[in-house]
Amino acid sequence: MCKLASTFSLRTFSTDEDLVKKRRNHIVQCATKAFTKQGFSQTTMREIAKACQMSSGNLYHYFGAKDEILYSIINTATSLQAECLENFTRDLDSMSPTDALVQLIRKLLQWHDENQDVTLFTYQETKNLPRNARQDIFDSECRIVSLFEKLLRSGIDSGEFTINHPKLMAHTIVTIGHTWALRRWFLRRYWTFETFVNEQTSAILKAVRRDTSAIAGDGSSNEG
Amino acid sequence: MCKLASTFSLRTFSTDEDLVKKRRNHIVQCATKAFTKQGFSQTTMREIAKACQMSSGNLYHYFGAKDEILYSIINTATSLQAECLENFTRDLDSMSPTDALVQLIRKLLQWHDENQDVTLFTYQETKNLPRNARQDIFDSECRIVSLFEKLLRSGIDSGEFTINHPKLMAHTIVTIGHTWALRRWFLRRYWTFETFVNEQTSAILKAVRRDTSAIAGDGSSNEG
Amino acid sequence: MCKLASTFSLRTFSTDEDLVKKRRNHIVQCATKAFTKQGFSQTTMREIAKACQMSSGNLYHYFGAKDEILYSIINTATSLQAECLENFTRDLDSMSPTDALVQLIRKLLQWHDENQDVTLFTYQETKNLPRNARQDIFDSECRIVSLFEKLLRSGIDSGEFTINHPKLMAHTIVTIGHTWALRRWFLRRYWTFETFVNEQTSAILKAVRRDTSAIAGDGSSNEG
Amino acid sequence: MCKLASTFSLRTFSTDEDLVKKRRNHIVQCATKAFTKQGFSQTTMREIAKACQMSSGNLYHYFGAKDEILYSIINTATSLQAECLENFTRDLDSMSPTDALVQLIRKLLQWHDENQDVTLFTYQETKNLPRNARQDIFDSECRIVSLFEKLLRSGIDSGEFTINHPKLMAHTIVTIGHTWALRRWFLRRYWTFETFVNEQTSAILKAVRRDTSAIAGDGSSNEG
DNA sequence: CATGAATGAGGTTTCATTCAT
DNA sequence: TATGAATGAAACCTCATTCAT
Repeated sequence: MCKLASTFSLRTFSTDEDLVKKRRNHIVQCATKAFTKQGFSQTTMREIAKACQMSSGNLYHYFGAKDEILYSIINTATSLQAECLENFTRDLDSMSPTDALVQLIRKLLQWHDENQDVTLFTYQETKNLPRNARQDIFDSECRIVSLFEKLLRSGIDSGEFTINHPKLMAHTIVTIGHTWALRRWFLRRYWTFETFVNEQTSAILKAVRRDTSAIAGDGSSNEG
Repeated sequence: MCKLASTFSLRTFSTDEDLVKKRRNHIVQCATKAFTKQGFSQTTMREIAKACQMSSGNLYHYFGAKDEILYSIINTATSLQAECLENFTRDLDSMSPTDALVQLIRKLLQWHDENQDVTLFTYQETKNLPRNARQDIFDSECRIVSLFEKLLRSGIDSGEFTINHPKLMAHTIVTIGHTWALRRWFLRRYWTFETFVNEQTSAILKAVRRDTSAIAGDGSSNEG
Repeated sequence: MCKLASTFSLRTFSTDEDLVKKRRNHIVQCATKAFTKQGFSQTTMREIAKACQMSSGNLYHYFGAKDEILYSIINTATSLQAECLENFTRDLDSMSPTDALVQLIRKLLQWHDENQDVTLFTYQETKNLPRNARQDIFDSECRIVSLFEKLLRSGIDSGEFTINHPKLMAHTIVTIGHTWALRRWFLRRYWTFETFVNEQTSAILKAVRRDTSAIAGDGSSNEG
Repeated sequence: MCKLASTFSLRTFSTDEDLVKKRRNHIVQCATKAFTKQGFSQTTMREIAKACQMSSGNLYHYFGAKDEILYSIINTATSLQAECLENFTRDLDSMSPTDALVQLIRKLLQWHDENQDVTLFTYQETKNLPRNARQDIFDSECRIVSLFEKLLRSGIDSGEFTINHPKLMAHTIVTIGHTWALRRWFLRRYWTFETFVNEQTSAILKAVRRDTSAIAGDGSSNEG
C-alpha cells in the first residue's frame, strides 16, 4: 500500500551483482552483531572489518560509508519483517478475522523474539540515518501496520469487531511487538514468551471484540 | 518502593552547592536540546558549551565527562517523572480504582506529551551509559510501573478488575505512554492527543474490567 | 642474570612485524631528538610526528600512547647498553682482571659519551613511566652492574683486588659513567674525555687494588 | 667564590615583604611534596593550591607562574645546601685536611640523605627552567664543588694528598653525594647509610692520599 | 578483487592563568 | 588580601576514509 522505491542508495565499486549481494549480506550479518554489542557510534570500521574477516578497505567496495551499513541493517530487517508477515497473512485467508488476528499477533511476536537485537537497534539508531534513508524504514513499518489494519477492518465488516480507530489499534498491536524486544530487561525477568503472547492477545481481543460498554472516543479522526 | 541511592556520581570542582545545582540545571537544559537535535554521539562538547553560552572548560567544572551530562539528563527526567506521578497518585486516594486509573493514565500521557524529546532520548541513549548509571534509570522506571500495579491490585481487591498478571498490565500501560513519544512521527499524522488518550484508555479498561471470557493464560508467572 | 621478560607492552595495529620494527625504530630515533631538546612533557605528539615526517595518526599505528614511545626510547637504550657491554666483556676473558676492568670502564664511558642525551633523558624521564615499565629499565641497569661486579669478584679471587663490597663498588663505577653524561655542563668545561677516563680509572684502581690501609667498613651488608 | 646575584626574578603583587617570604616558604614546602610525588608537569596548580591550603588565585600573588615555584624549590634547596656546607667548613679550620675531608663528605651525604627528594627533583626538573634560572642553580653547585676543591688543595699543600686534578676529584665527591639520593632504589636495597658513607669515604681517601702508583693522567687540563 | 598503511580533521579533556567579587 | 569561577588554547588520541600495491 505504501511501498515506495528505495530512496537511499548504496555505493559499490563492483559490477558483479551476485558477489555484491553475497558480500553485503555477510557484512550486514557481522556488523549487526558488532553494533548490537557496542552501539553504532562506538563501533569502528576496523571492528566491523575484523568481524567480517575482511580488510577495512574492502568494506568500501560494497558500501560507500559506515552510514550505508547501518541503513542496510535496519532496512533489510524491516523489509524482511514486512515481507515475512505479508507472506504469512496470505495463509490466513481462510480463517475468521479473530483467528487470523491471533495467529498474526503470535507471528509478529515471534519475529521480535527472534530478532530482538534488530528491533532495539532500529529504535536506537534510526536517528543516525539521513532523512531519505529514514523514510524507507518508515515505509516498511507502514506496511506492517497496514496488515493488521486490514485484518481489523475485515473483522469489523464481518461484525466480529467493534473498533473506533482501526489504524490506531493496528499501530498499538505493532508496538506491543516492539515492546517484547525493547523492554526485555524488564519483561524477561517476570514472564515467559508464552505468557506474554497469551496475555497481550487476550487484552487485544477484549479491546476489539464487539462490545457496547466502551467509553466513547471523541469521534474525531484523520484516519482515511 | 525500589528507590535506591544513586550509584553513578557526578564530578565537580566547585564546592558551592547552589551554584553547582544551578549550572548543572542550565547545562542539562541546553544539552538536551542539542542532543535531541543531533543525537548524543554527534553532539560535541564544544557545541554543548556554545549552547550553554559557556566555555567548554567550564562545563568540566560541573560535569566530569560527556557521559555524566547524558546520565544527568536521563536520570533527572526519569526521576522527575516518577516523582510527578507519585505525587499525583496521592490525590487519587479517594477515587475508585477505575477513576483513579483513568486519571493516572491521562497524567502519564500528558507527561510524555510534554517531554517527548526526553522519552525518545532515553530509549536511544541509555545504552551509552555505564552499567551502574543504567541501573539508576531502571529503578525509576520500576517505581512508575509499581504505581500502576498498585492501582490495578486495589481494583482487583475491590472487585472492579479482573487481571491475571497485574504487573504485566502495569508495564503495558507504561509502554503505551512511551509510544506516544516514540512514535510521534506516525501517531501525530493521524490522531490528536485527546483521541489517543481516550482510545488507549478505553482499550485498557476493556482489558482489565471484570469479565469472564478471557483466553486463558498459561498460569505460569514469576510475579510476586 | 637478571634478564626478565618485558612486562610493559607496546600496542600496534599492524601485523607486519618487519614494518613495525622499522617504523618504531624511526620514531624512536626522531622522538629522542625532540624529547632531548624540549623534555618529554613539553614535546607534543604533533611535533614528534613532524620530526618523523609522519602524520600524527600514523604514530598510533606503532605506539599506543606517548608513554610507550618514552618507554621504548629508554628501554631500547638501556637494553642496548647492557647488551653492548656484555658482548664486550666476552672479549676480555683472556685478560687479567685489572686490565679487563680498565677496558670495561673505558667502554662504559665511551658508551655514555656517545649517548649522552639518552643517559640524561633516562634520569629525567623514567619517573614518567608506569611502574612495570620502570621495572624493565631497572633490570637492564642491574645487568650492567652485575658485569662489573663479576669482574671485581674475579679480581678478588685472583688476589689483585681487595674490596669489602664489590657490588657497591660496581655500582659506583656505573654511576661514574652516568656522571660523564649528566654533568657535561660542568665536566666539559674543564676536561677532555681522555682526561676524565684516565683520572677516574686511576681513582678506581687505587680504591680496589690490594691494600691494607682501608678505613674499616662496619662490616654490615646485605650483599649476597 | 662564584656567588652571583640571582638572575631569575619572582613576581609578587604584595608589598609586605615578610608576608611574601612567609607565604613563599610555605608554598615551596608544600609544592615540593606534591612535585616529588607526581613530577612537575603532572602536578597542577590546583593540586599545589590544595596542598598549601590556599586558593589557586592566591598562589599568583606570591609567584608569577608555575615555573617560578619550581625555580624557587630548586634554588632554595641548592643555596641552602651550599650555605650549610660553607658554614660547616668553617668549623673544620683547625683539623687536618684528611680529617676535614672525612667530616665534610659525611656532612654532604647527610644532607642528601635528609633531602633525597630535592636532589632527585633537581636532576629531573632543572631542564624545565629557563636558561637564566638554570644558571643560578649551576652557580650554587659550583660553590659546593669549590668547597671540596679548596680542601683538597690544602691537603696537597700540606703534603697529605696527591691529586692530578683536584677540581675533578672535588666534583666526583659531590656526585657521590647525589648518587645516594638518585639511586636509592638500588642502594637502599643492599646497604645502610653508614656502610655507604664509610665505603665511599674509604675509596676517596685511597684515591687522594699520597701514593706513587697511579696510572699517569695525560697531564692536560683546563683547570685554572 | 583485496589489503592495510597512511592521513588529518576533529573529538574529549586538561590546566595555567585571569579577574570580578 | 583572598577566592574560585571562568577562560580558551592546546594536549592526546581516534577513526572514517583513501589509495598505492
